[in-house]
Amino acid sequence: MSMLLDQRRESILQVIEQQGFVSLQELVSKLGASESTVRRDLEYLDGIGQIRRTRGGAAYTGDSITPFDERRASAMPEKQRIGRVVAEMIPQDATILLDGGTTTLEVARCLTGKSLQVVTNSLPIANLLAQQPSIELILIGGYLYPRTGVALGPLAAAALAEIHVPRLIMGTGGITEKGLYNSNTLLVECERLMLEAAEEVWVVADSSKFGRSALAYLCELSKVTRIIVDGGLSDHWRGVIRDAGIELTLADA
Amino acid sequence: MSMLLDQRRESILQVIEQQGFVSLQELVSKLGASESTVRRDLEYLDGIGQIRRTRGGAAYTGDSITPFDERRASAMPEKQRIGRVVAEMIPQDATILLDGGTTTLEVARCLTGKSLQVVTNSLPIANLLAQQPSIELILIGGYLYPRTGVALGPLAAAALAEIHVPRLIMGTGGITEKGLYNSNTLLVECERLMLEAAEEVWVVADSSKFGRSALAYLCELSKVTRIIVDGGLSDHWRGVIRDAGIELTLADA
DNA sequence: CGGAATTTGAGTGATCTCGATTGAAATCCG
DNA sequence: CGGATTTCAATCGAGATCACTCAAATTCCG
Repeated sequence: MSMLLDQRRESILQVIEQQGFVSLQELVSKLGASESTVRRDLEYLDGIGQIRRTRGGAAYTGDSITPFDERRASAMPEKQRIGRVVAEMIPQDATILLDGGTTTLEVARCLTGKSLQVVTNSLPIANLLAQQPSIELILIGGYLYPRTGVALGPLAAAALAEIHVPRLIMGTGGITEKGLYNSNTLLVECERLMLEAAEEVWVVADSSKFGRSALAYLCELSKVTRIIVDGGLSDHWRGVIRDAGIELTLADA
Repeated sequence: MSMLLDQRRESILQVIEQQGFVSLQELVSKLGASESTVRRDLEYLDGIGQIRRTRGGAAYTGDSITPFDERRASAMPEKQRIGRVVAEMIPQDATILLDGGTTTLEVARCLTGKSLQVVTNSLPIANLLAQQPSIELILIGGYLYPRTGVALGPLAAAALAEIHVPRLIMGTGGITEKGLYNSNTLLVECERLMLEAAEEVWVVADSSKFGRSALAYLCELSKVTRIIVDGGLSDHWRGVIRDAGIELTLADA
């Protein structure tokens, strides 16, 4: 029983869109198709200009969907590991509220294929998950903040007021003993409503965020249920987290 | 004994609407009809443009995000011309409500560079305009309907209820003397609210849409302020539009 | 009831997709 | 430079899918 033609090519496009480049072998194993078949698909997709073939694989051509590529560079491996770990901790058929941000975007990347209900106000995350048939996606609307692609403002607030979810997964601009910070007051207002809409709050952050504050104060540590962070976290901060009664999950290599 | 013709085809449409794709074998067993019969049905439904046949089955043909298929580019030049003409008719610093769909997407493509406030429930359109610094983008949230990438449902309804715009630009699945149609009841519900939120209603449609109806009825012609269509429109329909008191704009070469 | 039109199901050969194989071309590495 | 390795394009057979035809079944209508 083989995968359908269109479906397979759709998958290829999706992978290339996400990663920017795929090797031929990677596609072969990922799709379970033969090398010949993948070659034919790449040939076709190149023919209609959807991708650009290169020796050994294929590359993405055209407009970049994710507007903030530069910022993604910092702490990338850590964020990816965190993303994988968080995704594994989410049970099948759960409902999650996914905040915007680069780390939560990495979480979203690892959710592909799982059967979930995802609520988000982030355009990049919505793009990533919109094509996943197994994921039911609910978009929080609002004024689309240009730099980060998250929906904020009164419309977002109204939507969040009508929503209740068991789990919120959010990023942060900085964490100190006093609590969480983020870079933007409008964003923080929106995140406060997210906190109220959720029973559990999981914060994902690479270890460089600890000890740093940012422009806008969000909330105190007691609001947080669990923090997922890479193994580079110092003993001091591990202690702080434990003392605050927060569950700590380390995403090691 | 056997299922009625229309009833069976209706079932096929429903399944495709829900799943986005069905294999031929799946339909055979689900409908209890023979392969030949299902083939004939698919052939017919493809002929009237309700579905798109693919090898192994049939796929949803509603306005899709991915212009994956070249055949979908059938009315592409017309749509592009319509898009250009509409964009020229929108004054600087205006506020518009942009419905989802392939034709409205072409409109959005032509808005780049203009200084505007755009409200939309379409993910593809949001992607297109999110990067434009001159455009302030407000996103209507809701359940993100797969395949088409438009936000619908209660959240979208609530957001639309709080919005008022001078101009709505919407696409359509079909136009007859009785009014406008679209492919999906959930979509139509949402579009009704858009109609109420707007003072003027502009409908963009290539001429192939005229005389065709679709699954769900939207509204009568009197709701429409202006129709923008390519030059291929027959005299009969030009008369109908004029008689309905609708302004007609032709997008010629 | 009876005949015509329509709808249906099975069969048939043509067409398409896919995976394996082959030899050529490009790339790598010592 | 030369050999080994990887990647590529072309080809072929197997199996799936398709369009087409024809006869049986059903419905329609006088």
